[in-house]
Amino acid sequence: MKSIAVLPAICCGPETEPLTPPERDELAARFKALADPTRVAIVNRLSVADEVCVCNLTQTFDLSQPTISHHLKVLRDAGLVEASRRGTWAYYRLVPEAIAALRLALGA
Amino acid sequence: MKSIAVLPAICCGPETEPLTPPERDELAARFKALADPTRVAIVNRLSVADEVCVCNLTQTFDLSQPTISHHLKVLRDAGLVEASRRGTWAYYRLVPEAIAALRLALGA
DNA sequence: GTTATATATTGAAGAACGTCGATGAAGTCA
DNA sequence: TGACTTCATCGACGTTCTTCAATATATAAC
Repeated sequence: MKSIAVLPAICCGPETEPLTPPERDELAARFKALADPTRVAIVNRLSVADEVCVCNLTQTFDLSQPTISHHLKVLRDAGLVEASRRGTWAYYRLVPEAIAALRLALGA
Repeated sequence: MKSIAVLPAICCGPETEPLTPPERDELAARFKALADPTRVAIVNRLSVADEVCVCNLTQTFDLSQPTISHHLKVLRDAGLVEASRRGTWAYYRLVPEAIAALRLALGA
């Protein structure tokens, strides 16, 4: 669940190979993780800092703590972010390779 | 509905500006258009040819014609593809600027 | 151990999504 | 005109998603 494979490109140009069904599913799953405004904002917030505490996120967004935790799990399951606990707090950070892989899928 | 603005980056690096709520919504909406395996496959198929007839898509995918039409509308509303009718047939093609904008949002 | 704080998980309600069959709209051809 | 083809739209059904309150788990401090 932590391996970040390079995803095949879905665009652009005649040299692109047709995607296999598993590749479609994986790409769609990762895009789906970004298909929510709150999760886009979380990723954006993680991108401006090395690490962000969950306590920071729950204060920033006008959503309940379980909801934030849920969105973080979605992003974690998609491999876009990873977490580490230090004491009572949990810190989340971006997985740059995962973002880069998505970017690659959208073209060189 | 056809203006393809350059989207702000959601990642990566400390120089990135925080997204405004409208920007989050627009980015999430565009990613949502790619959050389905069939639509990923359609985009992939459009990327290997200048234009693709709808009749071609309905033959390629094991889905009903209304379902394909629905997915094309989702991609159209997101600005990722555009259509033109010639006679009885409708031809779809990618909007490269829209794809590029999404790629830009994921980093340089 | 107890009490307090920080996250995660569970369960439920309402909204959104993917899919299809049926129908509608627009073009082609005889 | 009328029959036929291509594509879009509508209405419905089951599934998935977002959200919250309630609860559980884990760590810290006393």
